[in-house]
Amino acid sequence: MPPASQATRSDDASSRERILEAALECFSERGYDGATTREIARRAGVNLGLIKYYFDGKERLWREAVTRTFDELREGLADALQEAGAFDDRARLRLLMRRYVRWVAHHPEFIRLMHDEGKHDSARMRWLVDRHVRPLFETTLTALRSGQEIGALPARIDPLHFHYILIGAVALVFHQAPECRRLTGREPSDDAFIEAHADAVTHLFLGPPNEENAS
Amino acid sequence: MPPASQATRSDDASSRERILEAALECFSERGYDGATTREIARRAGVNLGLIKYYFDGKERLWREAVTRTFDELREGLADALQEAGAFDDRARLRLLMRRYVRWVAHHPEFIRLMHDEGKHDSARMRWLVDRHVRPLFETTLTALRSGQEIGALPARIDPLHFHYILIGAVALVFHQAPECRRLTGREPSDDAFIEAHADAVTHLFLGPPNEENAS
DNA sequence: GTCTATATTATGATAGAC
DNA sequence: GTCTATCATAATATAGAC
Repeated sequence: MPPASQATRSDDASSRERILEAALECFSERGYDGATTREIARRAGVNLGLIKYYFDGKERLWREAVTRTFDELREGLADALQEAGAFDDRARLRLLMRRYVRWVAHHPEFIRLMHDEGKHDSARMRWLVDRHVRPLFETTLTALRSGQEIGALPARIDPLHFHYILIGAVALVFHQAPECRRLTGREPSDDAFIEAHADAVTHLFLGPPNEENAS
Repeated sequence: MPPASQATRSDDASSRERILEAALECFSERGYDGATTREIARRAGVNLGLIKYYFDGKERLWREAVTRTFDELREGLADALQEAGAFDDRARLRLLMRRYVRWVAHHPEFIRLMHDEGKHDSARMRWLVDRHVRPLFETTLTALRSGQEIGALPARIDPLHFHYILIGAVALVFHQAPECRRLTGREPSDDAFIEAHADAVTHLFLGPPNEENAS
């Protein structure tokens, strides 16, 4: 018999994990101000006091949840880079872009977190940019410059503008999924929708799919 | 002498106007939940009680502020349409797109309001979509289809995806202006920046600027 | 119309039992 | 580790004086 009365509950995931998941949900749905620690605790199925026990308070909980999502993005990016090889031709760039669309479509919380924080100046925004966004931004710039060098992307466009144009083009419809549902009746999380969006984005940025040999 | 003691204050704009302007600022900066009626009253330089007097409460104030911004967008759109003529050739489409970039750049609050509400289901979101977004959406679809018919835009792309791609591409950098400042040191509200963004967007969607005669 | 003052509720935080 | 109970604060809403 294992040591009795080890704790009251634990379910499958630990309480700490469950709080982090619930926090990510709430923060992305309602924004930092709109999210409440009570609702986070309720969704996690744990007591309010545990947030202080594990994370000290709302702010630190937010940071941990954000760090966790960026960890997932980096994992996804590493997978995609491994599959695509390098940025050395148009077909690989196309595949990379498609994988990026898929990742965003499956992680709308990530985009919502970013959009919520990026729109006003705050200590949280500065922490987010310095700690997590800048390294990824450098990676995107590198990829875009490579695309320009091999002639797959328009050379005249400043990579900075390109970066925001690309992210906006890829992410908005998934960020605004509830609006899109109401507006059009279409379901942005459907696989067919996601692939159609990837088709549209790659077509626009890299040309029609059978131009893989263009100069 | 005019009738004395007409009221306590009025300044230049009426209190009602000042509240509306302050509300738009606060709602777009912090989101509906994050904005407080106290801060709105403070910025408007009026008493908190006047919000109930003029607008009944936070929700109705939000609706009035939103309606006012959409009125401005419709005015801006009407101006642009008048200047551009119709969607009958690539050059006019290009001009229209450039004017749209400029309008968004000068009204980031509009985009922030939309992005804040579109990301989760709520009575406010449904009201916003049904009342204001759908009519504009139909206009965009018409413009995009026209562009496709005259061969200025890729024919294979579903206009629904095109719509979100275009708006995302145009708006994100202005929505995330504080993030962009921190990340790159560039100032998205500068005219040079705005024009560079318009160049990038029109180039990407309509091709290089001197292709006005392509089929 | 505009203000002061207050009622009511919800939130983040915390103390302390088990 | 997890819970109950409570505090302090801040927000919306509202009553009523001028």
